[in-house]
Amino acid sequence: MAALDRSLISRLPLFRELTPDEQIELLRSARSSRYAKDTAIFEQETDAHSFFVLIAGHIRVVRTTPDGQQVIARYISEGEIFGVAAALGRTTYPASAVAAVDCVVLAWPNALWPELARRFPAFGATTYRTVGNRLQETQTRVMEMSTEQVEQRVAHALLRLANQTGRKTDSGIEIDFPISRQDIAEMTGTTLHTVSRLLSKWEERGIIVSGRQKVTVKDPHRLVVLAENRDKG
Amino acid sequence: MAALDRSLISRLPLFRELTPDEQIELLRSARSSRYAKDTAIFEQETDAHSFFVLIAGHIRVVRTTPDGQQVIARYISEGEIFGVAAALGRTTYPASAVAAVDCVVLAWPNALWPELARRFPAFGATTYRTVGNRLQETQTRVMEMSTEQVEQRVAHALLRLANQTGRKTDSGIEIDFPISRQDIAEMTGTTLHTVSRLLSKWEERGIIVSGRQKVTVKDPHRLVVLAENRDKG
DNA sequence: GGCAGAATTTGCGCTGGCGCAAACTCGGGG
DNA sequence: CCCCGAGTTTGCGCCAGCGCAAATTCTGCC
Repeated sequence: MAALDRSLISRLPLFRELTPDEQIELLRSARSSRYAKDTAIFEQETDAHSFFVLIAGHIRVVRTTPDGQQVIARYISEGEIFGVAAALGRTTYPASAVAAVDCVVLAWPNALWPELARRFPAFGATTYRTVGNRLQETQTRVMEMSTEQVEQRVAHALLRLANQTGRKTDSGIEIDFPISRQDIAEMTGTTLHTVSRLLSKWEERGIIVSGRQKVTVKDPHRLVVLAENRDKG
Repeated sequence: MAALDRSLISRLPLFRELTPDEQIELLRSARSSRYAKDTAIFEQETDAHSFFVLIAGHIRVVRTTPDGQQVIARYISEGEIFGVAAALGRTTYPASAVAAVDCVVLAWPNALWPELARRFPAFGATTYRTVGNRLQETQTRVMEMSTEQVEQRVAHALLRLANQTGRKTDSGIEIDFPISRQDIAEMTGTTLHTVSRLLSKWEERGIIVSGRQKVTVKDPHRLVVLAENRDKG
């Protein structure tokens, strides 16, 4: 197998604090894979063998309840590390990771984590910082689900997606991977019907444009107002 | 100031992997404080100066929304580390910590974290594992809030409290700190009224006994059934 | 180019749980 | 021992949003 090229990771914040030589060394123990759209990188409850960095694409992290309902824990964007649960002491993955589009992924065996974290402290520190951020984001989500109405939650979710993965087009900020009403419902704890009704209403008002598996935010400002207003519009 | 005694921490899992000498050294940089019931150990959004270990008591971690609503992020029990956000790269506390009863707490300046984590790897590793667990717990909570009815959520919350902080008495498992209907509502994303109605119903059925700021679980098994059943009772 | 299946939209009725309000109870401080 | 205030209970009306169902519109594949 040919060695992986340093250019794969040198532009990513996660590796930026490493020297070129360190980057090369880190890559030596990595394996690169492609995943077609809608295939799983790993499955909930299975043995955690590796942790990953997303090189290209978008990944949906999904938790499934015992009775089969799904909840989207988060989306992973290019450059992010994921599947690190085992680095934090778990032996199985707490969720599944599914390619939202065709993806390229680097994988390291979990067994290497302690050694890598020791040898590349900046890499370990960045990872722990990421985990800390995710904990806070998740708690924010709990707060939103406790205190906000569905309309506000969906507005918040769209704004977050637009900020994190939005691509500026001439007609607004487009979420740059396919996302269905059902997906948005699973992110916000509601039903696809309610999401559909909300998006229709917002489209009438010119706040967004949406199509099949596609949403473009035209007027983020008004969406912010919706997200923050405590009373109805 | 007198040196802190090793017996304070030697029984705690967090420090168990350290040698007696290491424990003593770790304590050298710690400061011990008492907090009266209902006083804050730290406040949301303030500069994170320290991280903490709870030696005695119970602590409520609370996040407040911009418009003043409160959500209880979690309860901290004896022996747990808390206020570690800064160790994960944050500069301010993302939540407030309030003593649910009179508490004794050890505090370390955050500036020491990198050094301590390096010098006592087992201590660092345990902490990161704790953070990982909390991330997973929080995601589980998101899942519950997305897919379960209020009754199930409250049942789950009580079971968790009973397991984590329950004290066996002759009449059942008693949650061993004062907890109001309002508190339970803030843990489960509902109102104190609904919690009160549920507890009354459960008390009629002999599943629990409750009083002012007190809940005793008499029949955990039936509570599990309520927590898991997808249809109404 | 047409078709099958997936995604979306929309109508309608119902209900879980909230908001409001009032009464009640308990426990601690004076 | 009594009083005050915090905590709790309970009734009542209402409505946001769900469940169900059916129609409609894409879109990728054959």
